[in-house]
Amino acid sequence: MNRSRRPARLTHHPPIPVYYRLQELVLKEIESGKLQPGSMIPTERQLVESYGVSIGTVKKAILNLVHQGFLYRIQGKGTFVTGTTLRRESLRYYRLLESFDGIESNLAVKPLQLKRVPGFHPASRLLGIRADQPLFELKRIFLLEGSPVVYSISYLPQNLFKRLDEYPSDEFEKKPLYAAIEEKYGLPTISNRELISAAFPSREAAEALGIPKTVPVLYMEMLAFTYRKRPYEYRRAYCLTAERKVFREY
Amino acid sequence: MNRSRRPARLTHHPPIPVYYRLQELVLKEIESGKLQPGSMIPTERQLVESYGVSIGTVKKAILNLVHQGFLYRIQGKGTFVTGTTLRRESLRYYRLLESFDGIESNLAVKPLQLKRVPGFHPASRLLGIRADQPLFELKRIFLLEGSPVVYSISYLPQNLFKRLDEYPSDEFEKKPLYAAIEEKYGLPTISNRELISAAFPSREAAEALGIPKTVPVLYMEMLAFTYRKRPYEYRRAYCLTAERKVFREY
DNA sequence: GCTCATTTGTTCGTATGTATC
DNA sequence: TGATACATACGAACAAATGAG
Repeated sequence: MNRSRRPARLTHHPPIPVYYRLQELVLKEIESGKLQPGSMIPTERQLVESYGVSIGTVKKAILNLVHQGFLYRIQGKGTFVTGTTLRRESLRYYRLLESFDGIESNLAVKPLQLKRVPGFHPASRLLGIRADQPLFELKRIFLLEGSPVVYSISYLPQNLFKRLDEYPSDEFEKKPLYAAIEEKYGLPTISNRELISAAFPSREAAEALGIPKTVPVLYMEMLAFTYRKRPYEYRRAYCLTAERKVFREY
Repeated sequence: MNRSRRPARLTHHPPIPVYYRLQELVLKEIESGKLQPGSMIPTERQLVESYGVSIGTVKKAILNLVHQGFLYRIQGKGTFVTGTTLRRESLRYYRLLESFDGIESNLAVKPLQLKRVPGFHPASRLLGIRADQPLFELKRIFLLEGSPVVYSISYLPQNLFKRLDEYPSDEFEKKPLYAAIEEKYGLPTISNRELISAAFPSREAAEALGIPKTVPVLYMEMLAFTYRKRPYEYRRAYCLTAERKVFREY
């Protein structure tokens, strides 16, 4: 009677479909970090045997997660956990164009300073942490053909990003922040929100951008989310839009 | 099963899967307007019989179009063509919030003027029409609690929107432009692009918004697309962001 | 360059459940 | 209640891509 020895069996319990329960189960493995971005998940056959469901049901569960962007499949190889990279285009913060049919410019990043700061309003509340929890503050400049176009200040919860300040700072130049965070902490960026306004730059921003305080800039507040809409970064950025404008696509 | 006798409709022609061909076929019916937004498409059974494919293949084709947002299904009723409305949240141009956790404000629309104008650069090129084709120009003001916050100028190709100027102008107050266009011309909005910058308002915009020319505003250029990424509207808008900021979500 | 085991992709079809009107 | 339409679950058979040997 190997029936008693069978692992977590997905029995037929009407209201919630079997494929949906399997789907959520795999999703939890991803979110909890047991399945890291880029790693391969069990094959269809293995899932069929582990959970005692049919191949069709396994396919449906997996394909749903593929459609939702959590997994991708390669015929002949297997099924893998999606990292942020596959959604990159829609998640890039600064996409600068001269016009709709102009070409997109590549920005260079220069980290200025990374330090620990106390929590403050509204960052702590937006990040969903207590106001007495400390934060990392990361200041950066984004350069377009050598001249500064974006000045950005990011706040990250210290409890999520332990020892972030021991991270070699030139790594922040080589890759986007979200890529570094995904690699080091296994937190892919799933979605983000922005509040955009036109304003004059703060003194600090004007200095960093090398412009007078009388030039209007885009002031962008941003919140980045990982799995389950958990916020992990709050950012404030000042963007110079004299030559190129910020491009957004839906 | 008896595989020697094939009902030759969508025959087995390897490189392109059958479900994909069926999917494209239905999509073309939608795009050409033969299937209007909101109308019901043939049932699974009818598709099975019309095209001589299995129910599983039909399901796959239809579900793909559902995932892509072109169709929606109601169990027991049928499968229907999606209008713009179902994607509304992500396609709303002006979403104004005080802060990330503030509540979204509702804007009132006031049409100012609708007239025919000659084509011009860059509108004609962006709309994919010849420069000598005339355009409709629609100027509107968006009000927040009675005071103007957005001044917007839209350009629409006259060949796509015949007799738009005979449309009762108070209809533009009752519903968003895209809703009126979908209803009258059967063109749902599928995606859009924006270029955002910070600037001082033009004289015209400053007057319409009732602000001095020294107040920075968001200058937003927008292109709206219908099926197959066909552009149908080019818009320029000036948005006052003193109190509330433009909200974007990805 | 070829073969083979593995893995996903496609197509077929049946049976039954559930929602709608 | 019955007829209709979509949803779930099952699974077989074969095709196509991958990577190792």
